[in-house]
Amino acid sequence: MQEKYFPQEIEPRQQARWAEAKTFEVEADTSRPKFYCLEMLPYPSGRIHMGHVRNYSIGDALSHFKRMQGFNVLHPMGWDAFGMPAENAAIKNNARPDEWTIANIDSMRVQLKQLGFSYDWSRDIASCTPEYYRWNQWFFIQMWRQGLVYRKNATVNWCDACNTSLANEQAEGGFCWRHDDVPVRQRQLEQWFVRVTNYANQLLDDLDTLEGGWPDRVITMQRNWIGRSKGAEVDFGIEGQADKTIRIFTTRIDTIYGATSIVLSPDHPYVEDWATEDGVTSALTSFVIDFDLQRKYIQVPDKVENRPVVPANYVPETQIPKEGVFTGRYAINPFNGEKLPIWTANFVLMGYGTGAIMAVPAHDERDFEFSNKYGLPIPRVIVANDFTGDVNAPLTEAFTPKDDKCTVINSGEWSGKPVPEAIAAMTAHAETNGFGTAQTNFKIRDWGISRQRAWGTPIPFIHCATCGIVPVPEDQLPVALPKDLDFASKGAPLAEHAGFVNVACPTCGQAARRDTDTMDTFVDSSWYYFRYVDAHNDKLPFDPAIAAYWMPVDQYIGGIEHAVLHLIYTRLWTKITRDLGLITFGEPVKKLLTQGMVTLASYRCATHDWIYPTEVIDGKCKFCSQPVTTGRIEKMSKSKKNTVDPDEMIRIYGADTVRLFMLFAAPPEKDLEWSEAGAEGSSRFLNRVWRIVYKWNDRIADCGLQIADFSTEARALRRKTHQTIKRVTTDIGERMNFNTAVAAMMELTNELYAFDAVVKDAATDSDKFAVKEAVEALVKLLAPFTPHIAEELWTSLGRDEVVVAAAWPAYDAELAKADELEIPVQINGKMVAKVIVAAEISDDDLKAAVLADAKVQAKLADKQIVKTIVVPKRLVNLVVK
RNA sequence: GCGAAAGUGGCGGAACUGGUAGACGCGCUAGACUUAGGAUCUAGUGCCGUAAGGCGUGGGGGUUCGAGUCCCCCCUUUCGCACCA
Repeated sequence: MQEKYFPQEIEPRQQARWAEAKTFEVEADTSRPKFYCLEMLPYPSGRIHMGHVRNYSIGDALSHFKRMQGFNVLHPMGWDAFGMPAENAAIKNNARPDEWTIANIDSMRVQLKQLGFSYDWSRDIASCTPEYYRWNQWFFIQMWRQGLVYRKNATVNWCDACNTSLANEQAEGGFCWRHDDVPVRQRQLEQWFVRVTNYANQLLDDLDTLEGGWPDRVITMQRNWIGRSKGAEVDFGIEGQADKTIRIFTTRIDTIYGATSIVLSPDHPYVEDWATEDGVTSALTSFVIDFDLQRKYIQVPDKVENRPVVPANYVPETQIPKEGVFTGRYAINPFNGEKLPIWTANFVLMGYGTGAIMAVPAHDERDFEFSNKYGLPIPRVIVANDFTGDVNAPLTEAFTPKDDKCTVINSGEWSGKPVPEAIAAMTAHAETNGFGTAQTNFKIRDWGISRQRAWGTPIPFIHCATCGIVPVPEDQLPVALPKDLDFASKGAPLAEHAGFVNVACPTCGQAARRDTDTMDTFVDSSWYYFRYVDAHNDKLPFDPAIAAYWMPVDQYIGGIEHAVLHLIYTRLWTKITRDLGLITFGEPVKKLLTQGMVTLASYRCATHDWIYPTEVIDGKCKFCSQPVTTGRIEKMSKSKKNTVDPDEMIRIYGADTVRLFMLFAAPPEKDLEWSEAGAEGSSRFLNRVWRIVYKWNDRIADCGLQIADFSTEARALRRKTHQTIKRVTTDIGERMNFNTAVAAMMELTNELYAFDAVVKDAATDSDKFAVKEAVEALVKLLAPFTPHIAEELWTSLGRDEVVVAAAWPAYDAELAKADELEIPVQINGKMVAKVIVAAEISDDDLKAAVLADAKVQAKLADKQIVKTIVVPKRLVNLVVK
């Protein structure tokens, strides 16, 4: 063992040792308990960033811990390798996206290996390889056979920056998920869809089973995104048109007697018909035309240097003032025969429910606002109970019933019924009389997965004039991407590649065309964790028997940004895979950890814009000595010039230090601010561990006997050792609080130094034993966090095997127990003294010891004890007057 | 606007079931060893105060023998959702 800790020399050597011994390569083994630890796979952008390092340091610590506890641990890594940046690079640098991507993967793999993560690299997968994406195609065809994918002409979200359509999840809030400054616009396109709505109920209901294992935040976001609402559809007659009805959707059929108008979406087919009927001069017609114009105006961004930008006067759709116009027609309320004006208004969405609503201004804020603006009939209260105003007087605001205990009034034969009962009875009434039906609606839509891009999985279908849409026969999979696509072309490169497009129909043999869309890249990440369990299978995406052993994932770790995107798709894909008969469970992930961001303080100089924290000296810019704006904490990003390169940190401090700091500086789910001084602290700790082991190494080498006669200090050290094992075990295993686990190991190290200072050169055999026990435990406890130094120290302690495969230390509860306790004494809840007593003291003896204490006696001088509260072994509180 | 989470030293953060607030680390102060040290070791470090003592977990109230922790009101920050009938 050398005197100085030199991570740059140790780390590559230990990494080579693990690789040679295939320490982290695993096989399914039903005789052993398994643990599947999964971290979100990276997009191969070219460089690992600190966010990755944090994500993978957490997963790696947990994997090591479980492995040392005896689990058969599957810990894989791969590459989410299809997507836009590769195509952009291809266009810009005239490169090939496959070469660009593979080169990036190769350099990022080197970076991950330098960090020493315990991946089973034999299972490395990249989604852009035909060996992987052929199974996307296979799944797609199976799903088509089950009726789970279909084609339709639909209004889809379109991003002008990506030049492709997007799924609803990728266009949340009206902006592209990749370009938060690019509003999506709507286009009509023929597209492939996955029938998510078939699974909407399951996706929602199964969230209950995830509670406890998944963060509440994620569960809530998914619930809101799926957005189930139960209600009824009701047909309103149209005056003078006996053959037509208007179907509305409502969740509050109990308020139907309060309806004062019917409002249709401007996109509703009736509105279009009536607008045409009425002719160009009518108010309705011009409203509809204006509505279309307005929509086009708001949603088509300007372009600057070919990049779309938001116009300064852009108004998000949700903030447009409510506007409407009377259509000149009247509807008939089927419950009471009442005549209601039919309006059309910009706030009614054609895409949700039936595109038509009944307006109940008395009980709906939005309806109230709209009715008030246009002087529609005076609202009437029809749900009451906790309503305190006069039910006959005009309302000044909508009254939203607080709970289901309210009663319906002013509603004919239904009056007097509690709301839930009224809803059931009135829905049934509508059903029996043929003018309505119970209906559940969801916000979640079918997943549009066609992309008009070339760097993705080709959709394995052929369009034949005679046979229609024909799947590519499975023995001809994969449908491979051509290598010679022209990415510089303005259109879709796949559609322009004659060799790819022109094909004989598999059914009739006539000339036909391949589908030229590719799949959304979220398909790749929807099932990659299944592929890891059997990464080289060329008969199926995976062997069901092997998946039955490894799956589901025990712990998944990744960023919160995937709460409704990736994490809904994986749940959906698992349910589909189950229904295809490959597996028997419906949820892929038992426990989910959403780790916080890595942030860094940003500084801004008036002349030099964003500057790195290291370029700030005493609050002034290094280049011009002007004072900088106070640092804000922001997510690391290149544009803010506040990134930290992991490679550089590894070069300076070593991988172990970087990993340790990532785990020590904050609990995993919170944001973590990178700090160079903090990293130095972690480095200092590892140096301290190294030095104390070095100092005792020779002395404890030949110490094998357990000695009975321990000094007070040696007993204290042993106690600390066993307490630390206990704490680290629960901190990792039960709480996933790596930061406090590290703190505990630091305390043990401090205790070793204190012991060393007392014993100096005069160590007895029992002292050596206590130190050996402490050092061996410390090295093992360190292994999940800083495996390289742990290995090196383990070897120096005379061990041949790798420490990362050694058994996790056990603690002795007896030895961990304190033999003396310091008990705080309170008088009326205020701390006045501390007494030191034997650990096994009885409550009565403790009380006596407290009363005998001089300080306590002084405080009690002229007071009377009214009550004594003894919390066994923790505290005594005397209530006096 | 609606919903959720969080506010603890100069800083990152501990305090797990209502029971010694500030573990551990950074920073800072003093000392030791050193030719020197941005190395290392030792001691100190919530605030006010020479001290005794007092005050302290965003602010205000409450429950309790006892509140960072539970309840109510307010403030601030962050994050989701924002016409879903």
